[in-house]
Amino acid sequence: MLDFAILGLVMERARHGYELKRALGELGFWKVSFGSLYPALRRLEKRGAIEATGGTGRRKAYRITDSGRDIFATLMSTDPDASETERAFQIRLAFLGHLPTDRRVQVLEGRRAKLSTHLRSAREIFIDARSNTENQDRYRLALMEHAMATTESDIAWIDGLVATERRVASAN
Amino acid sequence: MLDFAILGLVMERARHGYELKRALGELGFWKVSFGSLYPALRRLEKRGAIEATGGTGRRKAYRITDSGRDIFATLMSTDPDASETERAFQIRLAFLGHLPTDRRVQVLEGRRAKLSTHLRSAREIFIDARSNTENQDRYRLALMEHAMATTESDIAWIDGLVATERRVASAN
DNA sequence: TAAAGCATGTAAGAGGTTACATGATTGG
DNA sequence: CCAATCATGTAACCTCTTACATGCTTTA
Repeated sequence: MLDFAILGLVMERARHGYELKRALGELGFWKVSFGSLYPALRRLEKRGAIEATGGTGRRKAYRITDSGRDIFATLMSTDPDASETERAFQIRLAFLGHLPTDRRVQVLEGRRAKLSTHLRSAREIFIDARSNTENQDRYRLALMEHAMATTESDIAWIDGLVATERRVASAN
Repeated sequence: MLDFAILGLVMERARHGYELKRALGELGFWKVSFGSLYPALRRLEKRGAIEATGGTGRRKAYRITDSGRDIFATLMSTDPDASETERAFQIRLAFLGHLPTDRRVQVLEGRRAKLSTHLRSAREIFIDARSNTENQDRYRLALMEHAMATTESDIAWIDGLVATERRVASAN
């Protein structure tokens, strides 16, 4: 997960640890700690995915290697497993520009399908809960309703992204 | 976190592990695994927060103790630290009914304040990113915009909950 | 009587965090 | 020159998941 995000950022240009931390934070969904960042960098270096270039002064800037580019491409288009986190999709989306245009819609549609499935089961559980006298806690019902509304909004947003994608594709 | 959720469920009535797993899943935000659930139950038992009552057959139903009730109350009204997860708030909200009515609005307002702060900083980062030529990746901008829209919707939702809360309170 | 689902548990490990330690560089 | 921020790193630990092991109970 973290490795994936690091590779995505280092794809663009060489960066050092501290800078990566800031950049990850600015993507808005992750304030990674140094305690995971630096070990991750050494892990990636050992695997040959990135290599240190002499940075300015104390800084150790890392650049991506050809092998790293391969690893990144695989992570990017591997069909994410069932336990794919919210975050995993966000990372994919943040770096979607690195994927060939014809593959992008696939990633978006995959996410959409997952959200739809989730929404259906949430609706079932909600209807069950509402009709079950024991479960009629108003806070819990509100929580479920809000979760469903959020998921619906996420789906609509993805539909928008897909539409844009197709529009851009047909304009070329 | 898990301990907190378990206590909340066991507050209502005695439950055994398998049942807790199902109930947590039905709250909609957590599909906990047995590998964390059962150790958590033994941990809580050791601390004296819950105790096993002879369940049917193989089942080991746990009920809350007085000490467990104290621990739960503390967790419920302790001002959540900075790294409070989404999930921590969801748990608090799911069990908000266990909190005295006059404390409930505090929890909601606390969450609202956190979301507001987060939104402000997200907006700053977004404006920065948009004006920075290097960062104008359209997927990343879309991600940020959607995150902001979601946060705004969360805030509006909380406002609704607070309004309901005050209405209910003044009706008594 | 076999399959599906109920039920409890352990071991290994993934993937993070916090706290600590250290020191260079920059700005007021 | 002092404080803030930049910069890298380690050690201990926390929380949870996956995979495995075991066996009961219900139902077709």
